Amino acid sequence: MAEKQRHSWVAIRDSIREMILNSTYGPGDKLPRDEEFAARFGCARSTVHRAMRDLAQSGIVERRRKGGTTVRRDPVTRATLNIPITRLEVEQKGSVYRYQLIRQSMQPSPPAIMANFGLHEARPMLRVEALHLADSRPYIFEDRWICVETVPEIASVDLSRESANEWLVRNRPYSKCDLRLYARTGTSTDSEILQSEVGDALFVMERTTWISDAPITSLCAVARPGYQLFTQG
Amino acid sequence: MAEKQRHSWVAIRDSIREMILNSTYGPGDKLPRDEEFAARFGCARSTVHRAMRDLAQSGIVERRRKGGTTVRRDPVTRATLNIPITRLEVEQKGSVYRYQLIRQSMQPSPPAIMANFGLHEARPMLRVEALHLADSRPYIFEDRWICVETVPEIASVDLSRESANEWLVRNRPYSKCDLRLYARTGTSTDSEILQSEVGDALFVMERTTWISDAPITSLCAVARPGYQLFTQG
DNA sequence: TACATTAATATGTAGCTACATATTCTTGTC
DNA sequence: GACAAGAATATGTAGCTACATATTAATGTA
Repeated sequence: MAEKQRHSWVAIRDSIREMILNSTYGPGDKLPRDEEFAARFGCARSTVHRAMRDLAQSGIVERRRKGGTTVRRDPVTRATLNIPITRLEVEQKGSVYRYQLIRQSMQPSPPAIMANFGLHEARPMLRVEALHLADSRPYIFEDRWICVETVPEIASVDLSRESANEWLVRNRPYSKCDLRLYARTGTSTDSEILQSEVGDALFVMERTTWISDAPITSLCAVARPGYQLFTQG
Repeated sequence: MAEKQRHSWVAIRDSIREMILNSTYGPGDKLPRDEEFAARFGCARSTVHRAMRDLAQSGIVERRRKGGTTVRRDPVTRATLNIPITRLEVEQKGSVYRYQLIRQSMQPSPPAIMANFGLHEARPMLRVEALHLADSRPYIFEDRWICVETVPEIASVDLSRESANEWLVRNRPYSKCDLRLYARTGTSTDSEILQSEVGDALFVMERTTWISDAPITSLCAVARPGYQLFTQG
């Protein structure tokens, strides 16, 4: 049945996904080669490839050279989080953003930060504690460690004017980013800085970034009570 | 200088990103056309296109047909969260998984759920409250609403044996997924179900899925104290 | 049998052409 | 000047070929 239309990679992707969903190919099964699919659908291999890449990225299948394509045994839900610069997040909500440097000092990386980076030896780092405010009320407190070997320029940045968050995002790309999210009970220290109550449930985001294996920054951001993180925009 | 090598799309992408980072092109600036870049790099337009798609996806640039490519004014950090089936998450930690159906009933969708789906009228839904356990200790409690119009087969599934989580992931693809994460202070109800203390900080994940505008399920999952969500795997 | 070398193979990438599609810009008409 | 119709243009997609790369399978030798 030489069909003429419907050769878009989106359609092909949906067809293949449909087959996986109705158990034509079950979890762990090996899918036909791209070429085989191309022949079946009457399209080019590149189109199948495009579809497959999308399926692989969304976590439905796994691809390995020579190994072929297999249906993932453990389907995952993949969600993309958009983490904007805090200033923009605040401004987008119509609030006035303000930033306040609390403390900054040079310190060798403590074990917890070394663990985040996967380092075996301590390195000199710049520790920056700062507060982001929305309408003069505390919004997010961040405790950040910056590797001065990877980012020497940070020494010449006036962090009382510009937040490390913003400077790094604007000036340092990263090739890898690890994220950890959890809830924590607020301590008295938190309540002082965030003007929250002791015992409040606080949302914590830990973020560590590298540029091709070289550590850039690792930070722990604690949000004020009521903070929510969304997917999309 | 007709360079021969270095035409991989990754290299092209890095070159362009580098230019954006060293302010050759600043935030809001329009980049040259793909073809122009291709001529400059001495590669094919398709290679530039590939590089650009990657930059667009990672949130560095924005592309619009005819409008061209512009450097995003507000760089974002994009992180992909892998949310596995709860059973697999538990088993991967080496714990024994158990699942317990607490309650299930047909109810019209309440306002909060309608809001999640963006519905204007109530629809008949199956509400399922269930508990996931790790080593016989509460792990995640989920309060789930399933749209029976979109997923009629759910009526014939024995939800005391198989979790709705697992059945849906395995049987119902979704085309859109909204996610909301936040921290909440544990109530007495939570402490009963999760065996936590009243006042504990609890991590909450709200997830809503659709298949091309048709609502599938919306759920609120509350994790036991100490739970963490990671990127990657 | 053990192990290194080689062949086979499925996916990945680079390059090309041609056409599709969505905007923006231009032009024409009132 | 306002607005609609049409031309121009940058990105998006489909198809093709050729080659690269990773990994498994086969083969040969001690």
